[in-house]
Amino acid sequence: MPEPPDTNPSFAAIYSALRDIPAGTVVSYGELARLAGLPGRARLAGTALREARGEDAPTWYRVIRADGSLAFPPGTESHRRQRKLLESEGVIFAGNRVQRADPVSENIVDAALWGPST
DNA sequence: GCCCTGACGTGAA
DNA sequence: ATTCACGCCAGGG
Repeated sequence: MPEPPDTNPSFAAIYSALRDIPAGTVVSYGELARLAGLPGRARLAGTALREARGEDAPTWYRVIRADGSLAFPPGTESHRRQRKLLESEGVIFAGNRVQRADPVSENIVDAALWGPST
């Protein structure tokens, strides 16, 4: 019997942190890793989501790159799927990037938050 | 065990 | 805004 990926404590921590991300909120891989108690291990967060089963990371789509772009290349099926899921939760896109809440900008919705805490 | 790849991030050129 | 070089470390061959 092969063991599931979440037998690794690090992976489990990442999945757990991911479940704490509220709907309509996006975090970067680095943020997710930091929330999981693994600062500097952004890449590990990516690996965890890559290896994740649907049950481990039901909200995988709320994780994006630090620069606001999606990990999947634009035009791919995965990219479109993730974008659609995010937009259905109120996340605003500007081109291929997630638009952050901007104080000086116009009527931007407050649904596009990044890090839950500071 | 060695080597390369990679759902990443940051700083410099 | 874009490209490059590094640092990081788990997986797969």
